[in-house]
Amino acid sequence: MPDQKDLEPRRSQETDLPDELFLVTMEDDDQAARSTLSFSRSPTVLLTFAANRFGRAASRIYQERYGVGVMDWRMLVMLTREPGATVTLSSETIGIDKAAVSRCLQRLHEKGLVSQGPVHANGRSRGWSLTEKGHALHATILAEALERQRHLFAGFSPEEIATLCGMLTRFLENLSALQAKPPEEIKAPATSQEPTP
Amino acid sequence: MPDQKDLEPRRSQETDLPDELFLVTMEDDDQAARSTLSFSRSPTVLLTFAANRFGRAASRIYQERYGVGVMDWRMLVMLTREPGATVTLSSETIGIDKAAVSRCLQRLHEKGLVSQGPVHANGRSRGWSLTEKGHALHATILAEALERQRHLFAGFSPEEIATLCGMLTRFLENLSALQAKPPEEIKAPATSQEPTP
DNA sequence: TGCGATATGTTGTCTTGTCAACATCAATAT
DNA sequence: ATATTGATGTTGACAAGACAACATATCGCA
Repeated sequence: MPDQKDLEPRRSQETDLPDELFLVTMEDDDQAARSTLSFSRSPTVLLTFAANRFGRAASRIYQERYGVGVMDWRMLVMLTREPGATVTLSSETIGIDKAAVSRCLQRLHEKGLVSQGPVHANGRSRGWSLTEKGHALHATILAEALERQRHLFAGFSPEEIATLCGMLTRFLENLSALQAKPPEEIKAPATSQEPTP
Repeated sequence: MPDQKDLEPRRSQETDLPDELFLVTMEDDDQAARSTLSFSRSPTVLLTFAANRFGRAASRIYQERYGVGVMDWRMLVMLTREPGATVTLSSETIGIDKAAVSRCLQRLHEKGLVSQGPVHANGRSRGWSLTEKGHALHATILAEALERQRHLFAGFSPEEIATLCGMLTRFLENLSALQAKPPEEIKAPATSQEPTP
């Protein structure tokens, strides 16, 4: 669904956006006119803001109603999606430090929500899966999450949802591309750092 | 620009989105087929993921190059936009706890980036402004932020940017509406908890 | 005049995620 | 066969933000 983009021979001038799109100019109390990011026109500002508020609200709700945090919820989704996933796979997929994933799994294990499979061939990693209790909790929270989502996107058409997802996906691709370069031009041939788009 | 939405007598069926839009069904190792959130089609998942990765990358860059965190950067933008802002106004505007704002300002003050104005009429709050050093740092980081933003939205047209911002704004409005209700129907007459959309 | 209510900021404590260091097992090379 | 290397997970220390409790100054009202 994201359009194919030819990688190399694209004139960056052609599609680059003018900075003024994102800026506002304020009259300082002194004489100077200062420019800075517009809150309403900078996607990154809105993105950060929206994710912060959404995550905080979700965290509070899940915590007080089911005793799990957003991290736990993400792992429930992850393990529903990829039963038998390892710490590393989960960490890369949901984009959170493996230490946090490891601790999260221990927490969920103590609660009897996940079960660890046999040690993998490499002798170190092991797959994790949801227990029946875990599946039940997942289903419960999922219903609530969908209900919330329904309200949060009230007034959006399915086409708009698809457009939004497409844009966010493109944004993530650009982010991956940006992070792949700066360190030292190019090093890793094909680091599959992307989540699972 | 977001369309006026009449609050009460709207049939929720009419614009509600089908849950299937956001779901995937996985074949469990057992016999059961479990549904969960699709990573690629759930805007909230993508939103959280994008904001996490973007924020972390930005944090690392700002920290190592200029010795300030994302929180500090947000306050630099805030004070450029609203010179003389108080702790409470900043907290509400950027949607972060006032305690964090208070500590952030102390930090920036120690670094000589902000200066506190006279105590307000209420005897407790005081306006904060950027020093020349603060303005200089803001300008430096702004240039870098714009450069990053240019890469992150490579391939986006100005119309697409506007569409994205509009959707995120609508999402935030829905979020505010959702948080205004659930506690106990309606209690506070007009809590202006909204940032400044 | 004085007492309580309200607003605002600060401080304490907790949770959570990150970074860095470490431990452990298999595979590989010598 | 043994030592080295690489991959993976775990642990510890730290930073950041959230929430709640507290401090303090002004204002309203009796």
